[in-house]
Amino acid sequence: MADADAGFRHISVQELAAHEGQEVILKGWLYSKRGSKHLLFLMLRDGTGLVQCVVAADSVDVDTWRIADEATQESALVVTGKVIADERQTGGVELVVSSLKLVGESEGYPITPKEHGVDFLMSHRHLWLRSRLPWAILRIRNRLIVAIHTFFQERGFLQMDAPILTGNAVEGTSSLFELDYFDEKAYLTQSGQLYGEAMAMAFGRIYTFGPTFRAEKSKTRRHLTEFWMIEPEMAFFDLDTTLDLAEDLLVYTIGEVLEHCSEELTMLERDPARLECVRKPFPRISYTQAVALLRSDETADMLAARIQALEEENAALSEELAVNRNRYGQSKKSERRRLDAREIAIHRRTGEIAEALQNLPVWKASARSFEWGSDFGGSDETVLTWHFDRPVMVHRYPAAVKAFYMKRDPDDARLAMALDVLAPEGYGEVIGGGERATDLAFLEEQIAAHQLPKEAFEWYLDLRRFGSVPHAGFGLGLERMLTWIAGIDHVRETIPFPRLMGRIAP
RNA sequence: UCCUCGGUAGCUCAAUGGUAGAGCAUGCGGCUGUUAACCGCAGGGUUGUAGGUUCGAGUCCUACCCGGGGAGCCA
Repeated sequence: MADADAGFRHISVQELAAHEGQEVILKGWLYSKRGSKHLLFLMLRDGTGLVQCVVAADSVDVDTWRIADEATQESALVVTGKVIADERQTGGVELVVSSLKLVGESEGYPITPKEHGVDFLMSHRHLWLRSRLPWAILRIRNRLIVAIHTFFQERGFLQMDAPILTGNAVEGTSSLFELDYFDEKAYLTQSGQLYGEAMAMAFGRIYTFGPTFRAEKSKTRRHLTEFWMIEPEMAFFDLDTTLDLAEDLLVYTIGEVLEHCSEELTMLERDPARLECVRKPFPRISYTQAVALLRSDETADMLAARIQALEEENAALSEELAVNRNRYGQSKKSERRRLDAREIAIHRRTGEIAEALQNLPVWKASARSFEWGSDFGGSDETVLTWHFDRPVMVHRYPAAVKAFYMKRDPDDARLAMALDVLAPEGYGEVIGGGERATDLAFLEEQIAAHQLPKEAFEWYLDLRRFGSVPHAGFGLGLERMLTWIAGIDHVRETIPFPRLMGRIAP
């Protein structure tokens, strides 16, 4: 590609270290600026990374100095300069600028390097994407997607695209987005699974990777109305081989993230040790065992200890706050700023603690009195995961809480051969699936029992009429998994433009 | 749908029912190695909306609007 700005091409920040000692061209945006009267430090952002560009008044022409001096946050710049090693910089190099060119002005950029609230950031998501944390998270997302495809492709799985528009409501219309399809009702897909089963009978092993829509009015840190799901479906797989696959998938993809995204994890202050312990074997417990664990003294003691630890932390923070306020009056300005920042941090943490202290006793009571037969609530899953340092796989759920197409446990007709994988640290369900029913008569009964329109499932029942085989699969929520990997507290930051209840823009 | 917390300067937050403030951002001035740079000065407000109580409301009451996260449901 010809470059109008110079006789040689521009390179990316990522490539800088390989060009040490050379004159190069960078193109990007001004992330932040510091400096004094005759020396400016421009942090340049180009999408691949950040680098400090040093502009000295006595070694550049007047125009370049003026551009550097007047450049505002997010101005687009072409920077020419020499790459030099500087161990104080995060990338190990900085650029000594020889000339600057302004490509695009930027007046009054709303997102400052300081703190912002959630609502403000969400309303400016189109610009927020340029900031460091979204950068780190979405780069991990990309790595995770590549790793998932690689994992399945290397194991002989065929990627398939399930339809996004569907005609039949599988699991109740309340959670489906309805739309008009040439005067017929249609819905946005909730799952590609039934189509995946058809493809598995044609290709053996397949996986879908596509968007999924849920119209549930859920305003929590775990819910999006539009999210991406990976759904493998395998002919001749049973519950155990499917658990093996889920385990291998998580171990492989997290290994890839650890190998390729250490810089991103560091930016997110995510301790890699939390991910390094995701190794085989994952604990596998039955639903019945999980219920016993929830109701156990062990769980009650663990939760009591958590409550006590939070109360102690709360007391310590209150004390620190009082001490800081006493010191405030006699402090210098710089010290006051530090105290202000600390006070905000303490406020935030005490808010979190207050919320946890409100929730934990409720969760404790809920776990203690959990009745066999009901499905786990969000809090029950969270409590279960606190017992393990890696994902825990729960299998054989009461059939009543699972979908109609689940195979029954041959040893206990009350149970479905279902599986859930719960991520550690309270992140909860990232995978849900199981072995599918293979018997035509059983499925017909189930469809009737669930009061589903049989006509709509005739094509699905054909899969049992013509060479029905044992098969299984599961759904992996990409954003939930990424929330866990990144160690962040809300799923909305794991997708470029999150769709949430009450928020459809930008 | 229910529960709960919140809405004060462009942003993040203070303010016993009694003169609406700070930091950042912005503008101006100072500073040749800064890492959220620092130092000084300045401008910036219909306290979400509509009522009510009161000598007096950001603060108390009622309704509504908007947002946070929790329940239900789920990945």
